[in-house]
Amino acid sequence: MARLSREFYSGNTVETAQNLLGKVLVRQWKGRFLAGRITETEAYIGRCDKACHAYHYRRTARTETLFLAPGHAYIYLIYGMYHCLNFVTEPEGEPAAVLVRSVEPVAGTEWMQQLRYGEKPLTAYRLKNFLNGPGKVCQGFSLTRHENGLDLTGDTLFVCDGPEDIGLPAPIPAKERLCSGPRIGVDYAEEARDFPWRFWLEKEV
DNA sequence: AGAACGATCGACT
DNA sequence: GTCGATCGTTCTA
Repeated sequence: MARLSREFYSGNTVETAQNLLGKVLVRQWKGRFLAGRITETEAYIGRCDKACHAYHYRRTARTETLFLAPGHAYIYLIYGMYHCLNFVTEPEGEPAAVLVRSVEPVAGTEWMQQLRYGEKPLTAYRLKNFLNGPGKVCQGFSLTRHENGLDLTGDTLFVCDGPEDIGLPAPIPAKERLCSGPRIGVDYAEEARDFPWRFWLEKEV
């Protein structure tokens, strides 16, 4: 199964965050594929970024994952009830990662809906807000800190170029524009709050 | 041991 | 737009 290699994750984090847009996140779960197209990301770089958990190479039990080789999953609990999925980037020892903020469903949609909403009815509001947030992505893909440290070159969680790579029809290409702006929820991070390290795809009119 | 806080979400006004 | 939920992580002592 074609998937992005460790080299893909090993370079500059800001570039990798942009390169991940449009790629497909795949999770093998209970013998099924859950998949979604990545549409929003953020870059975090320990070397120079006060918003990064591993700012200035800070090592704690939690940030150990960020010091792994590129191409591992960094998943942590936030606000006591949600999780955030990141991909470790840069050469090993440079703590940095790309946060996955939003995806569009590609495969396993009904299972992801079950994981998100259980038996609650699918309203228009819920469909519109299905996987458009980091906590929602983790809920829909059944990712918790139990999956922290997973190797993205393995079989259970990985990223590929497109739906074709998991045996699905190629999508009809849509006109989309790459946008960037400040990251969400990092107002405490002094000068780093303004870094334009959030990237997303926007449909062209 | 205790306190403060957070890379969020959904309910509600 | 506001606000509470909820608990692991981190820091202070």
